[in-house]
Amino acid sequence: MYEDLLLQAPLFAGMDRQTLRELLLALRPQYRAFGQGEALLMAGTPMREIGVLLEGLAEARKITPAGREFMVTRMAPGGVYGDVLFGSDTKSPVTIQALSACKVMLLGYPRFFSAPVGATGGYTLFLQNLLRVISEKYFALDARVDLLLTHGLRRRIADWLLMEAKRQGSYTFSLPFTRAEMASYLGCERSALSRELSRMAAEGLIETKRGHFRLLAPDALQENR
Amino acid sequence: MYEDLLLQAPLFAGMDRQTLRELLLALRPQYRAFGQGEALLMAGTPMREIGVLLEGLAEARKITPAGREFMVTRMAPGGVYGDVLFGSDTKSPVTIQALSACKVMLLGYPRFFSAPVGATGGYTLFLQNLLRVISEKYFALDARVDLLLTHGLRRRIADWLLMEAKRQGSYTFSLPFTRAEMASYLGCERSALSRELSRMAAEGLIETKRGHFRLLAPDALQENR
DNA sequence: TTATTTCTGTTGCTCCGGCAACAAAAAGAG
DNA sequence: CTCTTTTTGTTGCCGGAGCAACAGAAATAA
Repeated sequence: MYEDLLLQAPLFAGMDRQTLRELLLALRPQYRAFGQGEALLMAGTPMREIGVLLEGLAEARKITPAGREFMVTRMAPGGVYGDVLFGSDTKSPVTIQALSACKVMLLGYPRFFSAPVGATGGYTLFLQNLLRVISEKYFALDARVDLLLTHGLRRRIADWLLMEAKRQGSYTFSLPFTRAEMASYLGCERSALSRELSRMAAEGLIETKRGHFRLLAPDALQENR
Repeated sequence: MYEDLLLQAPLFAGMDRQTLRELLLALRPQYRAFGQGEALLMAGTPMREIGVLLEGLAEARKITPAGREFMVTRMAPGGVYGDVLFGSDTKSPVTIQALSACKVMLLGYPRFFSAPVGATGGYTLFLQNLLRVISEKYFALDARVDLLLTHGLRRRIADWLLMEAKRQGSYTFSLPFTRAEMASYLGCERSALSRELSRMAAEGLIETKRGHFRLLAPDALQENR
């Protein structure tokens, strides 16, 4: 079960059904269910396996040493967690909480590195995919650092909007976040974000309503840097 | 050659000499030399291999879309680069430049995932180490994001100093960076950093001279949050 | 529907920190 | 050694953005 989902998931991308089956046989996954609000992974816990979300929505949240709590990522079925963690003995800096009832597949750490004899093809692809997944998370963080280093709220917001437009392949796009969440991602004050977005709208650079954005003058936004 | 160095390097940690030899035989590394100032890796280039620095010092630099250039990491022999990159088809966001004449070992991408038959023990350990190296880079970035999200220059600096003290295991420590580089890491103005450090020194919280720091009242620094 | 809660926009006050400019100190070159 | 370059500390100015408070809009619950 869940084969169709997994074949689409980044960890198993590029596999055919037969390969996936063999691989899963070799990896011997465990399955677990979590009720709404339960923690798939608690901050401060080490992780000895990789989790793949099969059903439900989950959210990674982080509490800074200063005590502020904010959201890191949201995960839909197919999403992977614990991947960065499991290689090191680091404890998780985030708590992952089920926004709705969740089912997950856990791939135990020890089996990862002992190349299973029967499933070498899928195993190779799996490792490649794993590396790719981790890389993507790394570059996502890296892009965020770039944003945070960008001085001037105007430019920061502009860069961010342009990035999102590029990522979604359209100057009209939506984001599943509240203003407060956007602000915390951008490292600014919610009111400041609203203020600046309003200004940009007033100048005819963008249109925005809640999570919906339309970039009217992308070139002008570029210039602002 | 370089066996002693490699046995200490994070990628080959935990191996015995014999295992390392077998592994290297299987991975068929290439060796290259770079003169001072040459680029080991140009920004915008994809990477199809992992590089291990054998001799010399190198520095990773990044140019933000806004045009500002700043340092990302410095590497000593044993350091690894291209590791995050090689899994994805992403192009490098950084340029790595030889600060002095360098020699590197390049481990070609294709050989990574075809588990060599003769060297399975070392191969397993190698993959684990690779994951660990990547994880560490990820968490380093993550910690930096935390810093950048910390509002109030005072707290940001305090957190940073405490992190460094912890990392180096002493309240007296040194950093091989100029004030300008520290400032760009912290995402603030050099003058602002100097100003704040001066204040903290005046209040008896720290002593500092150039790259040397001594935290006199770590608990007070903690409180400042 | 109505009631309640969350989300969003707005605005004034205040001040932190960016910017610029300069002098002293240290490092490096010749 | 002297001369030059880089690094550092310092200080004044002022603008951007944090903070707080409130009202209207939208979503959710009952």
